[in-house]
Amino acid sequence: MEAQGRMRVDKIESKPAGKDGSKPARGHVHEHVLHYMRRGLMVGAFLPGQVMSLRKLAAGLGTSPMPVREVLSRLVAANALEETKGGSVRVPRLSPEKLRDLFSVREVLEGMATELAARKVRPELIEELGAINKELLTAIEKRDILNCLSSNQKFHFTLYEAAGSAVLMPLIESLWLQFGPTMYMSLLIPSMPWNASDHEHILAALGANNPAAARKGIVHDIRTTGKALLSVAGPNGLELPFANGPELQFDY
Amino acid sequence: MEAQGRMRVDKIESKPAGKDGSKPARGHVHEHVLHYMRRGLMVGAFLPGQVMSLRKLAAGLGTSPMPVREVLSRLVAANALEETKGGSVRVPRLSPEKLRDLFSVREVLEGMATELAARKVRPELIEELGAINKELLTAIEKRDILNCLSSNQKFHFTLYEAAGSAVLMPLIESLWLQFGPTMYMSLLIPSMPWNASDHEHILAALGANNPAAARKGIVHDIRTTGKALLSVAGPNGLELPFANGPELQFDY
DNA sequence: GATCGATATCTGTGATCTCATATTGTGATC
DNA sequence: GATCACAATATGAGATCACAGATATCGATC
Repeated sequence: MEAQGRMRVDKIESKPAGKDGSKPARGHVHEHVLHYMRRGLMVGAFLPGQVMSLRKLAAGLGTSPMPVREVLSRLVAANALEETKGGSVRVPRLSPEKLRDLFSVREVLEGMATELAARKVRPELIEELGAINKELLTAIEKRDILNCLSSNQKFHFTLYEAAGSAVLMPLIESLWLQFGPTMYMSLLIPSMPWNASDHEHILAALGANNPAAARKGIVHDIRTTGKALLSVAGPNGLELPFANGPELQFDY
Repeated sequence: MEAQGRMRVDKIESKPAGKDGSKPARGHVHEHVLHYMRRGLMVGAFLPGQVMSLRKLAAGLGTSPMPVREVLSRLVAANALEETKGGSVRVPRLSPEKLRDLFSVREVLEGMATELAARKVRPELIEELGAINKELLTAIEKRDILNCLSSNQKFHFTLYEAAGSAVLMPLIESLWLQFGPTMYMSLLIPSMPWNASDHEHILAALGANNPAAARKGIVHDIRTTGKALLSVAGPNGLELPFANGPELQFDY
């Protein structure tokens, strides 16, 4: 009865031969896909308005549509993606109102996380944040958009992580996933101001054991970013003349 | 529409049909399952610590495991469920710390939503909230736990909905899904104080066009509920002597 | 009688298949 | 030449299957 169940093995071996060829990892496929998608959203690989095809994504990642379905489902639940009437999912195009909403909530939530973190600050945290900020500064100097985003995110998230709230973190992550794609596009605009002065103030406040000041610093950082994003966002969300390519990218 | 959810026997034959006039509804199965699960979590059909079996749930709902997988996946993403080491999912058992966290964030988020709603309050909203509160009062008088929860939830969510923030709502819903099961269990405890005086204050504040007072009212309401929940929660989360039945319920 | 090991069952995961529908492309008609 | 209709295609949804790991069960041995 299990005689014909054998051909399945051959198919599995022939499948991943598409690219790297070494990823049979059982039970970790959807995890891989999830990381890919999250990073893709944060890093600008997916543009606002872009529709994600289940089969194309799966083919590009060298797996079946199934793990992709699960991941997309989760991202929709986290409001990082939205579903069209046809059931497809796409990267949301943020209206100015929603962008404003998003950043208002960011101020509150991340302000809270910062204050909590500041209350239980330890020297190691300040040290770590200082190192990350150094990376950010060099990335800014080099105009390295990818590392700017990456370092900035790392700074914020290590700070929030120090708050030690298992409730706060997922909510904040959800927010970041929502404005991630738009954030990336905004950095492509030359007029976008980039500096990390707020981060310095936050570090100083942490060192001075002043939670309120740390919160003020984060709120100011967020508000500044929000204003900059809004200034370049059109009525239908951020639109770049060269951002009309709906092609999926798989190499990043 | 729930007429066919009972016939566990007929569900096997339900594949080709759609003639029995119930719900073969294409593309809405997972939606149905989602509503079922959400309501189940809020209404106490699922107990903290209970593990959800994919196949059993699917069988109980008369569908294939597929839609259930998608729904569970989303609920895990919303932190309403957590996954065990084996990949199964279960209703989280909230530790006192997490419960405290949860309610701190509730105060901030729902306080914000309340203030926003109060700023753009219209007479219809006050009227609607008043009617809902009446339902709640009668439910309290009757000691009708189910309607207490339902009316209370309706009160809060119509209020927050009036804030008009597409960002805030999903976050608040996520929080409610997280403490929903624990909330239900807490109401089973006789010493649980139940009154809607805060709601009255909120209504008054809304009528007086006083957003700050409305926020104070909601925060007090949340804080009171949180304290009550914590007072009955053991070190391993809320534990009731009669709540050890891991049996799945499908009829509610 | 208790403990350890082998087996049988149950679990989620990933792949494949079918189908209804949405989308698109093409052609014919006005 | 534009528009509408029809067909070809593509897409997601749901069901089913096959596999691997975890769990529980039962038997044998000490």
